Amino acid sequence: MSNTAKVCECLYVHTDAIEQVKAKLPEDETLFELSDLFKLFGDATRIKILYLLFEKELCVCDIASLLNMTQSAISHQLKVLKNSKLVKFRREGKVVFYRLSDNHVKTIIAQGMEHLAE
Amino acid sequence: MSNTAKVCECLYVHTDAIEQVKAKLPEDETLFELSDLFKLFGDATRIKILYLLFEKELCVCDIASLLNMTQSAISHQLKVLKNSKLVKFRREGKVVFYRLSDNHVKTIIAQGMEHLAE
DNA sequence: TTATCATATGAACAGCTGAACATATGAAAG
DNA sequence: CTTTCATATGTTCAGCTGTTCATATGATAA
Repeated sequence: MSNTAKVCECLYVHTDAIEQVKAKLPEDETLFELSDLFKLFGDATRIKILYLLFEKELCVCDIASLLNMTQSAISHQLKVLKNSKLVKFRREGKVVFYRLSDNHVKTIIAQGMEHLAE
Repeated sequence: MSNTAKVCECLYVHTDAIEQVKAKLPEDETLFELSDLFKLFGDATRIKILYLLFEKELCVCDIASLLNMTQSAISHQLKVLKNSKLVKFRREGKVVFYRLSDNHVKTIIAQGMEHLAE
């Protein structure tokens, strides 16, 4: 159907089987959303922040001091996590407390940990 | 214990609670391994490759033609996935067939998809 | 009001990443 | 042997990412 010209002659090309595989591939937009989601977990700082929030809500300064990092660096990362709906926040005077949005975060990280444990 | 000097005075800092949070944070090495794992899923091309392999083993050329990408690009990515033990391969003459190493890949991606579906 | 504290934000920059291109390797066929 | 086909690899480079630094915002206290 597509570029039949300069394509190899592997077993599966141009067979019905390959069409099946193709059909099961989600739409590009979905796959980009998916990779964007995993990209969020693909940074050690963000993973650490999320891990800390497993236990309880924390303010920016707490996180920064726990991770021995700049307040600015943490704030920037929290913005990313906030924009991606992975964390929510609550203002109390000068202090802003962050918490996990839902349990999916825990589940996804747990799944990753399980993979490592083999 | 650590830098008590220039730290904010948020609720949780310097309490027992914060020590608990700290204690539950895995070791740095583990967290780096974890973020490295998720980094693999943080690219649309790699996600697509893995998704294709859900169905059956495929040769490099098949993948390249299915994704409309260069053989070189796919080969480079397969190398990454191979080094990370996410895929295995089998040689048959000139052709090299790749397949998923185990079911964790499926599970992790499925978990991500579930998160999107909300 | 002004000062201070916690957080957010903008700019800059180094380091990483993924694709393109050219080329090399390795196996089978002639 | 040589040729051809499938795959691998090295190099280059543009684009992205995460941190730092400086500064701004926003809330409370004096």
